[in-house]
Amino acid sequence: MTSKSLLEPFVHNLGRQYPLTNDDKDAIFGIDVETHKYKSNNFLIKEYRPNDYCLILSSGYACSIKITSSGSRQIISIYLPGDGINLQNLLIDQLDYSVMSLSDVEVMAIRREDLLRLKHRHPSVERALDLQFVRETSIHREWLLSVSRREALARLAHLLCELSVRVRAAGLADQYGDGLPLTQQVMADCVGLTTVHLNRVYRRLEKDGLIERIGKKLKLPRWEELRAVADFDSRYLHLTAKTLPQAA
Amino acid sequence: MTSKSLLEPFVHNLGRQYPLTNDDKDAIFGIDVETHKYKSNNFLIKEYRPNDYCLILSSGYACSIKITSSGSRQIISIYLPGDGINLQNLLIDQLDYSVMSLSDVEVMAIRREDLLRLKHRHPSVERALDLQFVRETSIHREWLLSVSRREALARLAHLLCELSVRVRAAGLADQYGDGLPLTQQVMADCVGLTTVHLNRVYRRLEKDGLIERIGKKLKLPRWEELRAVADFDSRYLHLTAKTLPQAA
DNA sequence: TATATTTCTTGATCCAAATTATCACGATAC
DNA sequence: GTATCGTGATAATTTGGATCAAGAAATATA
Repeated sequence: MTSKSLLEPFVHNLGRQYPLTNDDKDAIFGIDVETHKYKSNNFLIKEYRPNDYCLILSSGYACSIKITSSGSRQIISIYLPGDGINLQNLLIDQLDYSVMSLSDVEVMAIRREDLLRLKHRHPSVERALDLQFVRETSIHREWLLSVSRREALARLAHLLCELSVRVRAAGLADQYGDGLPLTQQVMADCVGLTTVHLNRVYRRLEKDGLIERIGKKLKLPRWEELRAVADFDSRYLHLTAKTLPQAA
Repeated sequence: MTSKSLLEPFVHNLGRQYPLTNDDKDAIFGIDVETHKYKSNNFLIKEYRPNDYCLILSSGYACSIKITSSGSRQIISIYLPGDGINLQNLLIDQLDYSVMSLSDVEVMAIRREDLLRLKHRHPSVERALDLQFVRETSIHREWLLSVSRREALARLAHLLCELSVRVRAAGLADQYGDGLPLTQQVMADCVGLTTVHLNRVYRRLEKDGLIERIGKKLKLPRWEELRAVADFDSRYLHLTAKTLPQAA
């Protein structure tokens, strides 16, 4: 795979956020990148380590995590192919979270200055990156509400709804067609449950016919019911954010 | 109070994030603003309503909230005087959360385009605003970890540590000198507990001598112990974020 | 000063979820 | 072909926190 095609998911992702001209795309494809591969379950970035690179996920899945001093883990974000996984490093030189692969992944590393320059010179790219950043923070808030105030079943259902919408929006697969590599451990760490309890509510959703599992593949055959259980309202994903005037 | 002095807390706040020149300050003071006052416990912004103004909190305290369909409330952020309370509106036209006053407040409303233009022309202002935005998202992540994986006592202690650091960093008071207007209901909605249970852990902290209450005033006489109970590590607040090169 | 309205405190009971432990299964690895 | 490890399933017990109910204290309003 050439580095150009590894940038494809990124360009595709940005293009969905905000229309890109051919000029924009050429600029992105012209950027200086390094490719890295990691096996599943490896650290890509460790918290509070100064870092001058922005990573773009080309293939596979990754997540960011935080850990208490007693070792409890919370997953903060899940990244799909095409997502920038540390856009915060555009603004400050270290992260308050770590990043791990959830599957075998390919990552493009871009120097901060290069990506900043690209943003600066291409307003559409800036706009698209900003929107992605906003979306990530918005998901933080929704997860906070979920973990804090929704019961276990709704929390899991909400996570599945969100991922389904994101995967479809990213054009990655029709309803988890390829299957997300999310173990129950990972899902538990997303929604703040133990694996044992997560397994219980997972099977409950299955028993109630709200989800169907075939291996890793997941189907959501009764979307409206699942949505109701989850108290899911996709507006927080800001998928239809409008064009805003740029500063003069 | 003139509008200039109402902008003082904002300028002071930005100046702490990143050095501002006199030119920067003049530009801020020259900006077009409207002043609004609200009584305690009123909505300043309602979620998903298109909005072209950025609000800067001049005096008093405010918070952002999200609510489940069943009416459970989660506080997402707490704003101190000088904070921008909807910086997200710089990037998109609606919020995924609502904003309420926690006390009587004074607010400066700035048109999005005006603030964008200010950012664009004054890199130090841009830098300071970006840093504040990053800090807010970083607090989201820490709260998510807290609510998800810390027990009630640690959660409350963590909140108190965080607010103490933020208040002191903002130069607002020495150790809550003036007292934050946080009812137990508000604290409970921050950390995802019921008021009943919050009251229990609150008194537990007091009984253990980790906090002292005199009316609304709060003292943290044994910071190191409280910090340990809270598992509090202030790095996530990015108070010492370094200067980064700007894009050419 | 009297009264009304929040806010805070406390107790009793109940439930959701954590903990702990064990078992089953399939995929690599040796 | 057996051992091992990752992953998932199931059950018993314990516990943290919620819910319900009601009284005390503090603040605001008249």
